[in-house]
Amino acid sequence: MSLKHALLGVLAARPMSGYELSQFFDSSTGWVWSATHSQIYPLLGKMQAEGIVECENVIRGIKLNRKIYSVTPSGMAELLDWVSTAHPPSGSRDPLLTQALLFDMIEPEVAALILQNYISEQEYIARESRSHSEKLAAKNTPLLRERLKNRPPADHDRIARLKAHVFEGQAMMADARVNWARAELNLLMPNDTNNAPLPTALAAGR
Amino acid sequence: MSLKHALLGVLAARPMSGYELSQFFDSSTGWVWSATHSQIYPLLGKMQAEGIVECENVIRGIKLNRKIYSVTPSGMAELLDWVSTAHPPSGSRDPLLTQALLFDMIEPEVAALILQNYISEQEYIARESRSHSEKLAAKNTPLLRERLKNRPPADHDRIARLKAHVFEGQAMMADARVNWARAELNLLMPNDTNNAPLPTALAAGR
DNA sequence: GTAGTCATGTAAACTGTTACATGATTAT
DNA sequence: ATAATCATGTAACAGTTTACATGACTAC
Repeated sequence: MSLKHALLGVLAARPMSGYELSQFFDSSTGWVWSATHSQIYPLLGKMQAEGIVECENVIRGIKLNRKIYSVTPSGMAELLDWVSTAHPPSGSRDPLLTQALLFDMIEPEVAALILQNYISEQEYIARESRSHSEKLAAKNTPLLRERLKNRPPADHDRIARLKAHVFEGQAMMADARVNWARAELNLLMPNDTNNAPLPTALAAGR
Repeated sequence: MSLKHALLGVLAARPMSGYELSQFFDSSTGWVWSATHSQIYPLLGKMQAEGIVECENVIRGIKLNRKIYSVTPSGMAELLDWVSTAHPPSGSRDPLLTQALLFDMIEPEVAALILQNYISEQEYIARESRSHSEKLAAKNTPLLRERLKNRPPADHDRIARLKAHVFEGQAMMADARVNWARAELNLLMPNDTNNAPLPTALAAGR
């Protein structure tokens, strides 16, 4: 169960409420794992019952109650064990490639619209991921600053570079999808010069 | 629900039993969508109840019964509608990137083993996908040959190129993951020349 | 005969999505 | 006052995995 370990991983940086955790995982930041609050709240309860997190109630204002969760020693052990283990690959499931496998059934113009929409989405993901990667490289995100407080200063650069590289990886995947989709557009509509850059040889010949 | 449409997509090439469909989706071929027989059999029943597939019993040997499913006109309409629609991106969930986000917590040697294992898996996927892509480009797979029987010969080349490009896309994604993982290895163990090729400038200087 | 493949299913457990539900606090 | 955000949950449904279960056919 990856969400459990993703939650532990964030809580290891600092104790947090379910609400705050939801914000990390609600795909806002271009996070590598997404989940909704309706998944997170019950799971935090289960994790508390398992003894891998503990919970402190903090009152805000007059009545509003926040539950601040933190990782227990046993939770830390579980997290380190998960991070140290090679997990078997899960079955691949790519909705767009599945759809593209049937693009020969429909009008190329319709397929082109779907691809252009997809390209926009992936370009957005690439931009967001790269932006977050740069912030991490500059040790300029709130969570990373918290994390580094418990680490020797000599390690800070290396840790920041490693975290940044994960989001660079997310950006690289989005780039790869964009490149594939552009090539697919060219295959679908070889004569439409507006869809994508021409092959260099052809463009040079003009 | 993508599996439903993936099944329709395969059945559109030719009528098939649940068993045969399972073989396509059991991740054997490096298929773009994976599913197990325990998912496929009940779903085929539901699809029949919906009227998007119909079923013919065929006896093999003396008793062994096969249920051969085929797409109904209403199923074909549903499939074309799905293929023609841009679907919203689903939340991203990358177990390895999530794990890599915490690699600074463990020994680099342990992380390196996990990455090397991952690289092997992705290289295997890339090889399989490329091999399947080449077979498709050569119109040399049983299913594609069936599919082309219902299509004008003038379109055969284009259809084959489109199908092949989807698997080339799958290979490109695997390549991107391998490239990322090699770079991650270099970040983790910058002095270990065995993990990955040296940057060209450095290698040339020897 | 016996091992491998063909062929079809069910059941339980787990994971994820969407909708419903409620109330407090803060800024305008 | 009222809208946005803070804060926590539940319920129903949809989708996936793993294990259980059965029996026929084929090649050795």
